[in-house]
Amino acid sequence: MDAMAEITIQQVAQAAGVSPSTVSNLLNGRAHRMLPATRHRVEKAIERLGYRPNRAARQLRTGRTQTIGLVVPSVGNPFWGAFARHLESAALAEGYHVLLCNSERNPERERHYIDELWSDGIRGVVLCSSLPSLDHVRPLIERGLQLVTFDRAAQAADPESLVSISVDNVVGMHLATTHLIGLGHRRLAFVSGALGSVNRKDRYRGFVDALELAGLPADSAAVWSGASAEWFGDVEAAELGREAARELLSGDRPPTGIVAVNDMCALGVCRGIRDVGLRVAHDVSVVGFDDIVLADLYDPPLTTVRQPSPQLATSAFAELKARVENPGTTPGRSLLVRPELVVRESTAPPPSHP
Amino acid sequence: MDAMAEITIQQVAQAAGVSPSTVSNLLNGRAHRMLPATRHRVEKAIERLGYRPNRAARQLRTGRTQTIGLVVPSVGNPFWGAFARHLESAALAEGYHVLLCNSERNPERERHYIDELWSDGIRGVVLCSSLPSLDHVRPLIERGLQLVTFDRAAQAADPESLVSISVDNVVGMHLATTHLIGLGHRRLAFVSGALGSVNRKDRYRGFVDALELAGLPADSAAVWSGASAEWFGDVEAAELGREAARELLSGDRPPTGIVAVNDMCALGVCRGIRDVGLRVAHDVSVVGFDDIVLADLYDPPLTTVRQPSPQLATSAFAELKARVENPGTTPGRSLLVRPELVVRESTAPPPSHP
DNA sequence: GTGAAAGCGCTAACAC
DNA sequence: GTGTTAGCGCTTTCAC
Repeated sequence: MDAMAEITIQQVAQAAGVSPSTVSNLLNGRAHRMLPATRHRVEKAIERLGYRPNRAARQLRTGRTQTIGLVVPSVGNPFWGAFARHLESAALAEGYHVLLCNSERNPERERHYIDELWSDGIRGVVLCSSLPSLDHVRPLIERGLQLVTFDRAAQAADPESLVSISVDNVVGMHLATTHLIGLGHRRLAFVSGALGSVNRKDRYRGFVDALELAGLPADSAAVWSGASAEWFGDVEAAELGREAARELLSGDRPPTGIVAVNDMCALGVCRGIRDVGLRVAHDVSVVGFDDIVLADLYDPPLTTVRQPSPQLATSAFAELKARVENPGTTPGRSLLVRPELVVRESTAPPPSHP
Repeated sequence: MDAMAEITIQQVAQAAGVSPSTVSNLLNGRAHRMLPATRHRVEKAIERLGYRPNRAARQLRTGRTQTIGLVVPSVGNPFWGAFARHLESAALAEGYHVLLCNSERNPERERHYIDELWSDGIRGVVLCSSLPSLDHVRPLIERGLQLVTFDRAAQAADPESLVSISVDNVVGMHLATTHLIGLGHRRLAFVSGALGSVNRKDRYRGFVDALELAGLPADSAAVWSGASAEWFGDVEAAELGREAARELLSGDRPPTGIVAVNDMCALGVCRGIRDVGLRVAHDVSVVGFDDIVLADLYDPPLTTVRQPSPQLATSAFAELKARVENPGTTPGRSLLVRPELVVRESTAPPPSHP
């Protein structure tokens, strides 16, 4: 069963007794230019032959493609999985396709992806990078690459055409931390992978700000940030949280409240808490970030900061599409959505002193 | 900042003082045909100009593309997210890209995707469909589309060139059910979305087989399979499980053991169990399927049937690549991996009678 | 209202 | 060893 030769626009034209241009006109929304009868003949021929236009040829000719790139840390992390899903749905609705790239938070891999996407003729990508610097993509941006960064607040040194869409990570973590403080916690810990990314730094800042605002000495809080490794995969976040909790809770002055950089990490923390024979909420409170589907399913249901990922994904696609289809017309901008704290049952007042 | 004109192979050739063919030869692993000096000049020119070959042109010319399609129910489900991640990694390692499609278990959407992928010139796709019939893609398979189905055991009526890769769902659920029975459970329930897919049917069969083998009347078991809806999204699985648990446990003769069609569903079931004031394991045991990362993180850690998704994804890609690069050479085949039961803490003997 | 023709950037014979 | 050349399938002026 060998690959058969493809049907071309030529063959359709011939079958319909018209020229290729006429078929092309029909295909490209210029049906009004022809007689209804002609149009009908062509439609029939297309149908009969099962003709599908060759996109490579079209792209070569027009320089346009209906594909965008999506670079996420890892779709293995349910948060990114959900984001990818919603982005792809938004794209599908407008006839776009999405090429998936998992950077695993590896800057080199990210760079490589962007290059490859460019070679593919892709001129729009949603980058969930959160690398502090975008210098590695600047050359391509200057050549016309449209970039929407997600979950990475705009930085002063960013290319000016850049669009940033993100939840306000500082505010989010502020909310989370303040919630814990309000509950009476005084010994807090912040658990994260390496603080190399913009978003992690922002979340950390929200944590520290809240501490200061409450008059708590900054050094009253433990910070556990993934020890040695340069960068951490998003799937390993849970393992990291688990390890962090075990370590923090067996030290002296163990925290009564733990703020985790994201939900996967928080779930790992919860697991670690049980590992050392303690109970979440009852003994130590945990707050996450993202509000993945599993946060609500967990036992106890996780208190967390919600990222409205369907809306965020929809906005990201809309921005990107507008720019790809109409390059150089709108300046860069930044959308910072205020996140919402979802209080569930992983947080409670600290245990009273014995 | 307008899109600049792209650098072409012509310009590189000119800059290096050679012909385009020489550049092309270098690009396509035929460097040995030229003098080291020539080669060096060309490499320099490529570097200096920042030349990236235009893939659309290459694809148009050769008819080949280094992109494969991936159709999953939804990357929002952590199992599919992890699978997608591993497949993409395997692809990347061989210089392939992957186009992501979320079918949401909607047959029409799936059909549409396959058509689009074909138009994109993609000749290999990993289909995680589990629709009983593949008739909707048969025309394309006959034209040369290479298909690897995942998580869908081969069916008699399948196109003969088809490759199927799957865990043995019947055996898997048999293992899970037998485990529950061995623990002493006699009133079991099976919770699933609509049983429309091959994989769900297989899992159900494993459940029933185990029941029969143990001499338990089939009608001693409750089956809860997503009531009305035609098809269920994979993200809604959790919600469905939750609802199922609530309903099953408030009926008369509530089950003491629940077998869920997958982990997301199982996690929902656990949540539902708590909703009605019961405790997982202590009051009702739960087994899942997939072994997503969260299964181990959950409280209690979920007993489940493991799908080795990294290996499965790697095999799927390898099979597909071999066929795409060498079509029509190997006949269809079917790989059925025996899954493993991972006993954790969501299962325990049934509560003794009051 | 319809068609002829040029060419997008690349590869692969085939000359030299 | 290197260059010349002929398209891959499509869109889009520009004639008619």
